[in-house]
Amino acid sequence: MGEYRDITIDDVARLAGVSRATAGRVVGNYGSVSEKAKERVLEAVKQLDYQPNFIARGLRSQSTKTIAVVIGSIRNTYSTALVYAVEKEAQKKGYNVLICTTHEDIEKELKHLKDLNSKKVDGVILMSAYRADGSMDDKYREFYIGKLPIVFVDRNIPGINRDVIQSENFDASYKATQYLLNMGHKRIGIIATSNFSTVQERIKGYKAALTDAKVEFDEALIASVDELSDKMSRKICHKFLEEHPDVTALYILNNSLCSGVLLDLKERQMKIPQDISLLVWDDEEYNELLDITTIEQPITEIGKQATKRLFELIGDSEETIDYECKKLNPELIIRKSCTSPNQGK
Amino acid sequence: MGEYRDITIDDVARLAGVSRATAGRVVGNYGSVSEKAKERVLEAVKQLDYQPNFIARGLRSQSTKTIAVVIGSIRNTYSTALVYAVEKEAQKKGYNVLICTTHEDIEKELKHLKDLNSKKVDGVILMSAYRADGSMDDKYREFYIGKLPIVFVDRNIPGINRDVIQSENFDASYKATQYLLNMGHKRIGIIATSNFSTVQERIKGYKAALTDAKVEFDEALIASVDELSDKMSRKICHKFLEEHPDVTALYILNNSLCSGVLLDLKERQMKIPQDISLLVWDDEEYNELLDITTIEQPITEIGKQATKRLFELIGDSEETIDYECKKLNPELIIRKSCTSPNQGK
DNA sequence: TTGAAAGCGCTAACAC
DNA sequence: GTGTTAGCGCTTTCAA
Repeated sequence: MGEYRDITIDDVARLAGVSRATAGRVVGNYGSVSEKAKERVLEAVKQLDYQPNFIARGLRSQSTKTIAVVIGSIRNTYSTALVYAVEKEAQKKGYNVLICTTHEDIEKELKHLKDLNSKKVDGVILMSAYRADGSMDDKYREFYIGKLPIVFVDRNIPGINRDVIQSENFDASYKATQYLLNMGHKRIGIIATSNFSTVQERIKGYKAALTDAKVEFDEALIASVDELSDKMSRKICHKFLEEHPDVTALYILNNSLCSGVLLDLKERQMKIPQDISLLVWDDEEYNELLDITTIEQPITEIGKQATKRLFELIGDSEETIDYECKKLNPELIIRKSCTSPNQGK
Repeated sequence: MGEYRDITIDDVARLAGVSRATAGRVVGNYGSVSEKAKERVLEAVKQLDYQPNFIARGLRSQSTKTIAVVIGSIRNTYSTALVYAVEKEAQKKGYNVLICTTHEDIEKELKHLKDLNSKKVDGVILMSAYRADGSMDDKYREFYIGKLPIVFVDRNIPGINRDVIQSENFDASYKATQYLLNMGHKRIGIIATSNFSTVQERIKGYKAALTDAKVEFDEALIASVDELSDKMSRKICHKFLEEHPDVTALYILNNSLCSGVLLDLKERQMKIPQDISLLVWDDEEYNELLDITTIEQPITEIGKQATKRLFELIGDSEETIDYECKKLNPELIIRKSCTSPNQGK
């Protein structure tokens, strides 16, 4: 291949017999140029197969036409649907999307944010790894409230006044619990993940429904799984069911935990819903196959709206835009994994 | 927030009382500086909370510390596992990863490649949308053989001499078919996707196994689904089974097609494996739950090796590295979805 | 070891 | 409508 130099706008200008500025105006599609000049530049571009250098452009115009999505993991349907929606919107605007995973580690998240600041992405969609019980150094807060446009998705951080788009977790959880209570369940076990804001809201909704139905709330019926793996959720579920054989329904707050639970139920040959009822957050492909009742979050819509909002923030140079917290309603998809607790007896 | 200017290396240099060059050397960790100067610069960095501007750095050093993954879709476990592996390796090296989806449209792929050239990513992991029967304009070939380091993954393009890391599709398909043949199946239906190189190889393996077992190959037993959706695969499967009721086993070449097939089988109340045997490429979570026998590709390993290879290409400025085509072996995971065809009668 | 100066490729400001 | 010039923030010669 030999020595090689990229074609630059200067080459184009020279060939077209115009100034670099005019060539730039044509290629970058700004300012105004005469038809004739435009034609000649375009011809030169074609002939040289000129590809504009976006880094140089970015350095000058302070925009990289790139946004980032920061998520815990990419290996679950929920995040994947989010990324899908974000990328789709981004593509419409000619933006690319950078993907950053935190493994739900807030330190990694901060490192990413710092990095993204340096890389000068134009904005960030953030599904934060922040946990409600986690202590966050005050000096870190600056990462969340800096100049870089950020839209929070799914989870929020209390005290950080920025845009949030998420599900209406409390209501949906209230209704789901009510659905179970109305069937006659009184001992409803929760399999939860770490203490994200969403999980808190869902547990609040569960509690409220219990209280309103005058069913006693039992702290012990909440099992937490810190690691989102099949192995872990299976183990926790196993232990939980050993300790609480009187539980008649399982309410799983995150689909990543579901297959582990199903594996344990399969092992102990418990049939759904005859032996135990099941209700799960988020919809996976296999939920339909297995007839599992789920709460489906409008994650694609959340991603879409978040990205649109992000572009508003990016476009507007004024810092005066008010932030807002938007809540979209999940849908309870009733299938066949829940029945009244006596049914099986 | 008022007027605002980013802190630059000049600010750091000024505060530290050294030249911009020296400050740069400390921050960028190159060249040599005295301990004393280093300390003072670091102190200044801390005090000003200086964040280096990667675009400026990139413009100068011709490296963005970013690689891209180009895939058909992000909404399936296979691609997701690939992205996971790539991002993991990239993170180790301090690289970020850009994600580009093509929706299996070769035009979009080329557009992405062009874009990535402009964005000056350091390299690309490419799961190409190229179809064996697709005509590709010769002028497009340049995108695949340019200066930009590319490692092909899963699928390859004949005639493009670049690195490829993929599964040993032929062998694995041969063995899987043999497994079915040994059980006594003679009418094995294939549900395939578009004509990617992988699909071709798998069909070749299937044919070879048939031939070796002296079972007649019937072209009509290959159903192709062009769109990777539940709806579509369900529809195609439905039609296929109507037309070929004598089929005793279904061999599905892509997991994205599986749930559609399962949905159709469920509708017609066909039990697996009593009424029909099932063997599927790629492993999904629900395959274990549903006891479906699958061919598991080492996609995480493929992603890992591809990324490592990509970094070799990036690191080496010589253009002399030989390309290679590496094939990793999938594993046949035998569960309970296949049985001999008479079993059910 | 350090500094001065050049320049990566582009766009924005200003003149004409 | 067009060209000239400056400069985005950094790294990389080159000389000292």
